[in-house]
Amino acid sequence: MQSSQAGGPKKRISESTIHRLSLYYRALSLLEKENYETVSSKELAKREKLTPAQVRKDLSFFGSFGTRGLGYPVTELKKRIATILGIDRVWRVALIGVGNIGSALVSYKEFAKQGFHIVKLFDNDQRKIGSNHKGMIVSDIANLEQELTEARIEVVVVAVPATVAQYIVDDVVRAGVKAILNFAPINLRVPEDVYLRNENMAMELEYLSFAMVNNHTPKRVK
Amino acid sequence: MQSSQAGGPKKRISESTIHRLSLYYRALSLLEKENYETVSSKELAKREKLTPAQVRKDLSFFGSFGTRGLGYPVTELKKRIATILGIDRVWRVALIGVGNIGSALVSYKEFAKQGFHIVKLFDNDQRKIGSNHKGMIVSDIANLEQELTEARIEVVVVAVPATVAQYIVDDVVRAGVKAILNFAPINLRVPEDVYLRNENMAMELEYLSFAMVNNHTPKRVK
DNA sequence: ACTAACATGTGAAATACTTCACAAGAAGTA
DNA sequence: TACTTCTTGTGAAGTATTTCACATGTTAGT
Ligand SMILES: NC(=O)c1ccc[n+]([C@@H]2O[C@H](COP(=O)([O-])OP(=O)(O)OC[C@H]3O[C@@H](n4cnc5c(N)ncnc54)[C@H](O)[C@@H]3O)[C@@H](O)[C@H]2O)c1
Ligand SMILES: NC(=O)c1ccc[n+]([C@@H]2O[C@H](COP(=O)([O-])OP(=O)(O)OC[C@H]3O[C@@H](n4cnc5c(N)ncnc54)[C@H](O)[C@@H]3O)[C@@H](O)[C@H]2O)c1
Repeated sequence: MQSSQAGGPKKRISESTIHRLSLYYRALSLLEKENYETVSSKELAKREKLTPAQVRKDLSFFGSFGTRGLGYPVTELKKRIATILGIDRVWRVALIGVGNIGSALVSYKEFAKQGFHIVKLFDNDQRKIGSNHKGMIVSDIANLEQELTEARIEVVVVAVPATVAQYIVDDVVRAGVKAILNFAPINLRVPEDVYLRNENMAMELEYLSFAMVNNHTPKRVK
Repeated sequence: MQSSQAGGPKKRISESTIHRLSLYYRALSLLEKENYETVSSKELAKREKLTPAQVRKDLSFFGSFGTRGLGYPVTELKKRIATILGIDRVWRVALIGVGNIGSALVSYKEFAKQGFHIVKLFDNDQRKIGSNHKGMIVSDIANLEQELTEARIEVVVVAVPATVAQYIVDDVVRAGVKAILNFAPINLRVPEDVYLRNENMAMELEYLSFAMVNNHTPKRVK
């Protein structure tokens, strides 16, 4: 019995909760492989270094999926979370910038497994345009807006140098794309209705550095 | 006048604050290039989509670096943050797994600019061992523990398949390394005194997907 | 020297998020 | 059926984080 309504849950869901859903999803995928039929919030928590209460609270925002005394049905819960996260469908993704990181992403099979299908590649380098990457031909960035629209792209991954990222994103926005994952270390401006996430590796390294220098006590739950 | 003591600040600093320091650092680097001498919390906030109060509060945990009526001295503050984050020095980094993502990271110059010098590469693929990547010879993972110690490695980046990541990390921990950045989509077990951060790209994509499906209202500060 | 405009640094208030703690349901046993 | 054990789902309590709001200090203009 799902207590959330069609069109999304009633109350604002925190970003942390959404991120943890990703963790639960991953854990459930593993549990499924290990032939677990059910799993308790305790076990799920242990596997992702969280507290059982946190797990139950997170899930409770979206409905009640478990059985008292027994736990959650693994396969069923995994499906539910996939639906909540919107990864029970295919998202058409375009990757812009087929360089070092871009090429790595194209070869990454996990994305497709989660429904993110890279179906278009763009670059401005004449040597790369027209070349074949994993069965895809690299398109010229010159026709970006039109090609994004024609290919019905829903998600764009930006893997170009920071200096040109904003111009490209402006085009992407003009093409009506509402979701962007950005790898360039720069804060991009997008309209209110466009979702933008940044993948900032320096940030994580700097956290490690800070922690070592300051003997930081991380919040180790459980 | 720094109100924090040697050995780290008095009160626990939140992870979010540390992450925002990374943002401030990046913004200040840009401001420096644009020849700004000082910057207000307002301007800094605008550039990183935060609130001025947040900026001031974050900085105030570490001291008072600004001048009323004027703002913060750009170059000076940048240096201070570098010291706080521990990136005013060189960190000796080893990269394990010279595959798609690993190769991309080796070529990434930004890391070195922030003090993270990749000085060792490891793999278990005979075709890769001994080969040259950006002037470095790929070492055999077989001697991992010993070589990490000999090379005085302080940070390890894990870019191997998820299936082998735990074994490798166990070795890394045995070698006395206290900081690990992991790209494998798996929850690694490390002792309490080892700092571990995960780079989880699926999580960000899944957030985008969730947001689109649920019309999520992100916390857009300011 | 006075005034107006700015902008920091910080307690206190407001929000947001996490954890507690327990009523209540389910399953197994006898 | 009665009893024990397990575990969910959730208000309420407890923490943590963010934002407010203002006293205090600085600069610049006249
Ligand atoms: N390499 C990494 O490990 C890494 C890690 C984190 C972030 N990043 C960021 O990701 C981005 C790409 O990094 P990279 O190492 O892959 O660089 P890269 O130079 O290897 O790749 C950039 C690609 O973008 C293309 N490009 C440049 N200008 C373009 C334009 N105007 N239109 C279309 N394509 C254009 C280039 O031809 C190239 O193929 C950078 O912003 C970098 O800071 C890289
Ligand atoms: N490619 C991506 O864009 C991407 C994105 C996010 C996360 N990841 C994760 O990063 C990791 C690496 O991904 P990839 O795409 O680079 O894979 P890859 O197969 O290209 O590279 C893996 C490398 O690890 C080496 N390796 C395998 N077993 C090893 C062992 N026991 N000891 C030492 N080296 C070993 C392989 O020889 C190879 O060079 C994976 O866990 C993947 O899930 C990759």
